[in-house]
This record gives sequence, C-alpha cells and structure tokens, in this order.
Amino acid sequence: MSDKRDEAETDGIPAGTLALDQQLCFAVYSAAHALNRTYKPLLDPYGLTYPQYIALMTLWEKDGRTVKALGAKLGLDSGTLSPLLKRLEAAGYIHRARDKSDERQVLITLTDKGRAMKKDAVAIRMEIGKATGCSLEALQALTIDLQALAGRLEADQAHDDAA
Amino acid sequence: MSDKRDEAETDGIPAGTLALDQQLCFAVYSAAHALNRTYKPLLDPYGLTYPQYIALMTLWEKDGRTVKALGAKLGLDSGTLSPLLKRLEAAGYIHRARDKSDERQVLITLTDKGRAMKKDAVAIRMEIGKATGCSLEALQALTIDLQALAGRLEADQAHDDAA
DNA sequence: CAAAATCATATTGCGCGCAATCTAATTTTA
DNA sequence: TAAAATTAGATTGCGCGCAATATGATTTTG
Repeated sequence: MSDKRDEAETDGIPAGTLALDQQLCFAVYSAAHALNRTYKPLLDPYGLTYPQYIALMTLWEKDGRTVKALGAKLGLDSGTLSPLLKRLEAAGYIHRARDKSDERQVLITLTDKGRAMKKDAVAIRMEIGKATGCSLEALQALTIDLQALAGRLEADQAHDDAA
Repeated sequence: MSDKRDEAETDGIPAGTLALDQQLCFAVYSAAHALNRTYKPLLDPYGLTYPQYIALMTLWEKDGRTVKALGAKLGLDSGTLSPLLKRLEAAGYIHRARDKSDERQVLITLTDKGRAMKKDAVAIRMEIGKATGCSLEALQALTIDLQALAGRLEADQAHDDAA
C-alpha cells in the first residue's frame, strides 16, 4: 500500500512528508543555539554577549558606522540595536555620538578597549574552530551554503514585500 | 611583505585572520533569523511563533511527552518551555496535566486543534521549500552538515563540563 | 518659505533563551 | 522510617529580536 519510506500514520499524513524541511529549520535553529552556547563561556570573561560580539566584529571590519549601517549589515533594527549599543558603550567598548553634519544619525566608533578586544578574538576564534572539529574546507563550504540559503530567503521576502 | 590574501591592517592583525569563523557563526546567525522571518507571516494567521511551531512539530512526531523530554529534544530548559507551553495551552493547541504516577512530571498532549494543525503544516512546508529555492538534495545535504556541526559543538560542551 | 513627507534613532511591549532560585515530589541512604 | 539528596517544573531577571509607535532632524513639495 504505502511506500516503505513514508509509513502511514493514523492522521493520514505520511510520516516522512514533513520531515525534511522540519529537519532543516530545526537543524539551523539547533546549530545557532549550539554556537551561542559554545561562545558564551568564551565571552563571559569579557562581559560580552554573542550579539554584542558580532556587532564588535563588524566594527573591527569597518569602524565609524552609523546605527543604520550596522543594522543593515547585521539584519537588525533600531529596536534591537539601540539598547545593545548602549550596553556596549556602558561596558566601554564603543562610543556613540550624533553626526554633526546630520543630527539624525549616530556614529558608532570603537574605543581603545574595543580595538584591543580584536586581539583577544584570535584566541576565541581558535577555541571555536577546535570545538567544531571541522576542517577549514568543511567550515568554508558550510558557510557558503548557509549564506546562499539566507540570501535566497531574504530575496524571497523582498519579493513578497513588493507583491 | 605581507601575504596577498591577508592584507596587513593598522592593528597588526591580518584582515583575513578572523574572517572564516566569523563568517560561519554569522552565517548560522543570519540563516536562523532569515528562516524565522520567512516562517513568521506563515504562522501569524495561526497565532503561533516559530519556537511554538517547532514544539508542535516534535509533538506530531510523538505525542504525550513530558516537559523534560520535550526540552531534551529541543535543547530548551523549563525556563523557556514552561511559559511557552502555557501559551500553547492558552491558544488551545495542547493540554498540560500532571502525571498521576509521578506528580513531578507534566505530560503534554495535543488537542484536536493541535493535531489538525499538522495538516496545515503541509502547506507551510511547501511555502518554505519554495522560499529556499533549493533542491531537496541540497537542503538535505545542508541539514546533515548542520546536524553534524551541532552534534560536535554539543559533544565539545559535554566534554568541557566533565573537565 | 511653510507644510508635508521622509528619515534616523529611541522607546515600549511581548515572546524567546538562559542562569539562578524556588517548590514540591520522589528516591536514596543511614 | 526519617533525613538527605535528587528530580521535575515553575518563576524571576536580564538580554536579544521584532512590531508598533514616538521624537527630532532633514528633505521634499506646494
């Protein structure tokens, strides 16, 4: 009667039907939490959370961004970034200042402490790499696949917004 | 002087040094947010959040779990699950009841509404599949890689706990 | 130039995620 | 069996993430 792979269920929906995408979304969900939990003990000594650390990373790449530019890079809005950046400032990692030429904008710049943290991040990077237990090639391939997935999902959302 | 791929920076840390793992952790972070945002408009009509939907999925797979068993499956503790399950109960998707043979445990069972939702999930599944724009094979490969990554990260954490 | 529209950021409210703590039930052990 | 230890959940507090709203600053329009 029913296929071997999709065994019948009492509700009439084969057991395998929902499996794949559920597995994907659950796998992304689980991997994000697992990474978060791996970073936590490494960042706790610095009083940093994982999202705060990610924000610092983008500033190491290019300092002096506006809140909006940071938000575009991180995919976060001011509702998330404003309080996060206030906490990063209170912790001494960044400085916030209104742009004199356009008072609507707030420029985020690294402090000495924020720049110094970049050197400590090298050790954190090695710990994470060790925890993943993956080769650099495998991590790179996975990264590319994830970027492609996120890119297509975002494009799809942009498409829906236009409709 | 410096290698072509790792151009020197003013702080002495080559630009490429931090890039790879940053890209991976950021890619996982971004993909999780993108998936969440893709699910949101599909789940809003049902008054469900993405984590609530994931909890329902695990109950479709096996109904009548305890809170602890659900937490083990989802990687969540009671601090997250207790209020989430109370909201799922208030929305009419599940029923919570103390186990008569062990009053410490709370058994979570699907209501008729909760079981009926499984049929609607088929349409949601197809929307997500379309939004990813990936072949089933590609999604499956990505899922396996992510499961492997999460598995190794969790094993690493368990190892650290023992130390 | 003044009113309207737009833009950048901040604030509020709600739900998730986690650590820490609390309560009640069960099991261990002395 | 009584005391101690363990277990399952619930609660509290804090930070993230997002929608909705508010506030000023700038730009556009009439």
